[in-house]
Amino acid sequence: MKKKLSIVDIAKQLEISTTTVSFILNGRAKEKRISDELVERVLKFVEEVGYKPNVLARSLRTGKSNIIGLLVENIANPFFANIARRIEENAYKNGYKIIYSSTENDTDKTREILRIFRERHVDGYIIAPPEGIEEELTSLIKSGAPVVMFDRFLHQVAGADYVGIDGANSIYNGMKHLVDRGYRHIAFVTLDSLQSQMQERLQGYERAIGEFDINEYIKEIAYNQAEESIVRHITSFLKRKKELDAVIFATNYLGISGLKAIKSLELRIPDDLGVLVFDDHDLFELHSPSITSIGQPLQDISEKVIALLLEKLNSSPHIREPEYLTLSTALVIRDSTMAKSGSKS
Amino acid sequence: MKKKLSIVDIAKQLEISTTTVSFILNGRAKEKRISDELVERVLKFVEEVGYKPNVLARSLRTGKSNIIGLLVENIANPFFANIARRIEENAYKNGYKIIYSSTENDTDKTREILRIFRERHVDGYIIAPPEGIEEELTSLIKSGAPVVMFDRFLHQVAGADYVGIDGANSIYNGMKHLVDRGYRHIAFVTLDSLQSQMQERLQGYERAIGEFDINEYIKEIAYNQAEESIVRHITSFLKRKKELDAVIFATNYLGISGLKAIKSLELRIPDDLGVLVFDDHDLFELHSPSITSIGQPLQDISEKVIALLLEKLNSSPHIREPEYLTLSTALVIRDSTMAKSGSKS
DNA sequence: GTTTTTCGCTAAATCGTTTTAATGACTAAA
DNA sequence: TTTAGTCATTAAAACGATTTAGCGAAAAAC
Repeated sequence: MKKKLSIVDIAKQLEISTTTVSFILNGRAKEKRISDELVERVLKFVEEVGYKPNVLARSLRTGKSNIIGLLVENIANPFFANIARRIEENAYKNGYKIIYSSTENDTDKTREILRIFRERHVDGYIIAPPEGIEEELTSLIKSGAPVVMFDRFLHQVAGADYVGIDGANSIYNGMKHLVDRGYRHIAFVTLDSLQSQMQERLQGYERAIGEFDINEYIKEIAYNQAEESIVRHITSFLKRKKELDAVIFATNYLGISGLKAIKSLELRIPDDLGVLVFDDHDLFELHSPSITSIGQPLQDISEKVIALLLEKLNSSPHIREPEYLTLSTALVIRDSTMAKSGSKS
Repeated sequence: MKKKLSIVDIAKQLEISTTTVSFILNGRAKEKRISDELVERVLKFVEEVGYKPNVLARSLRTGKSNIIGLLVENIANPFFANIARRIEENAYKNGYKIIYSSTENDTDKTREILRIFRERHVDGYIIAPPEGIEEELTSLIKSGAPVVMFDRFLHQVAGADYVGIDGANSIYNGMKHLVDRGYRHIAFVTLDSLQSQMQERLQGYERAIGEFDINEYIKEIAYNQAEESIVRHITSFLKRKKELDAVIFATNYLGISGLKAIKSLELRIPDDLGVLVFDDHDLFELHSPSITSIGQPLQDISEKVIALLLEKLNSSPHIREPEYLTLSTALVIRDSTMAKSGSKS
């Protein structure tokens, strides 16, 4: 077993000081005017014996870990899994590793995770923050940590960048689409959550309700229930509101639960009920009939998020104004909203 | 900004040595017969000032990082995302954090990730290994690292635990189900992969073919293609083999691509074609008709994996025989295999 | 010919822990 | 009274890097 060599070993073998080796390995040879001849000798030797610096020792000394903490709501949700995958890939290319956790929108759990991440000297944070975590994030930022929020925004947190989508307009456009198709009694099934992205989507719905002068039907589902329970709630809601002719679901999993509810009620889509879901999913494309949905720009979100974070990481002391990016979504029109008027679009 | 206190600060304030503090904090007070009075004084003070040891320094000294490296094929695949989520939750409860990467079944990428994980002094490895990584894993294990493989097995790797499911019998049972339903021309759509789990599933198919004395139709799809390309291949295969009356897809995403192909060909399920997919998915439950699938015991797999790893982590020097766990799956019978014989099961 | 600069490199401190080996004081056995 | 053994604690050496401050020799400036 080859016992890992240290920088001391290297220095000893070459009969020079560890300082010199360190300078050379960190590309500070020019700056420290170390002779080209020596630089080459060291590099060659290091290459030969396959020496790799001990990351822990380095981190201890420098205070940098090259690890990014990623907090998503739930890694098993395809939206977050996709984002995570792309972020990871990108971070990796830039020499950063990702350490992640699912918050489950639970403030206490999130607090705890942040504590642990901080303890591990994570260099930067990417977070889809639950409500109630404002204070911790603010203190994190004050202590100098780069923070990028995505998917939802916390107004009270100053100094964090944000990347999100335009939920209000997305839903508004969805509503417009439904109204154009002749739907009039459109329900909005959402979470009983004050998170900014959910509020925005709700606003989009309400603006449309007002503008098109139609009735409002809102069903708020409590978060963190078992799926069957969500299905039951939606089922009972749909059963109660017989006049409905369309439903918008505000998240992908509400949409999935909603489809289960609709199936159990044996309602026909789109004849009995038009369906539109926020956030796309393989399932919606394949469903019979296929489900109209609002697709988020996953790749774009991921790229922006990691770019913003890297920017901050590479220019630590100089604090720039935080950036708030709002990307737009794409309405993917499918068969589930084809009922009332023209049967072909 | 409160500058983090160190153990030295604690010791100074209490006018005792850092050694004593360290012993007390690590629960070695009894063993080192430190007086109860002092223990209490230290614990109280530490609590009061909210001192947390520096994880990096500790890791540097002890060589343990309390980080587990998780390598999955693709975190955006719901199977792996679900496993990852459960493993993370469990690891977390035991004081371990997860650092993950997607291998994309690419040997080079995996090698690189392993290098980086090793560099970071990851304490243990959980991996769904691609082919060709045997050597690296073996050397990892030789160097004393605990390794647990899951989902697929590498025979040449000695000393790693393994948790998987019984793919051969699962597929065999699926075939039996199809044959019982009256299907005779059953195709098997799989990957052109030598990975053990894919080979097992194939064996299950072939055993059934032999036993039931029916024709064999195998379509192997190359990994790492764009989805549309997979869909095209399956489409052309189905078009070519007009005599087929059922298909088994060997993975969830092959199943999804397959359903897209079937849709584009306007084949009716289950009348024109029975469908069965290995690995369950929300989509299969909701699809019209719903798709019969082979469900893996996600929770059980995750629990076993993390339990085995923790066991190894907590008993480092004494090497036990590796454990190979094979869990069984559940055939979830749905409408996509209801065609030929009895219409109600 | 002295002083100052530049050059090329290094000694030693530091990051914050854990752990080995030892210490002085006291007690019990011989 | 010496010896040996507990007791309660600690000094100091690791772990493996980075970084500050500095040193002696040669070259340049005066």
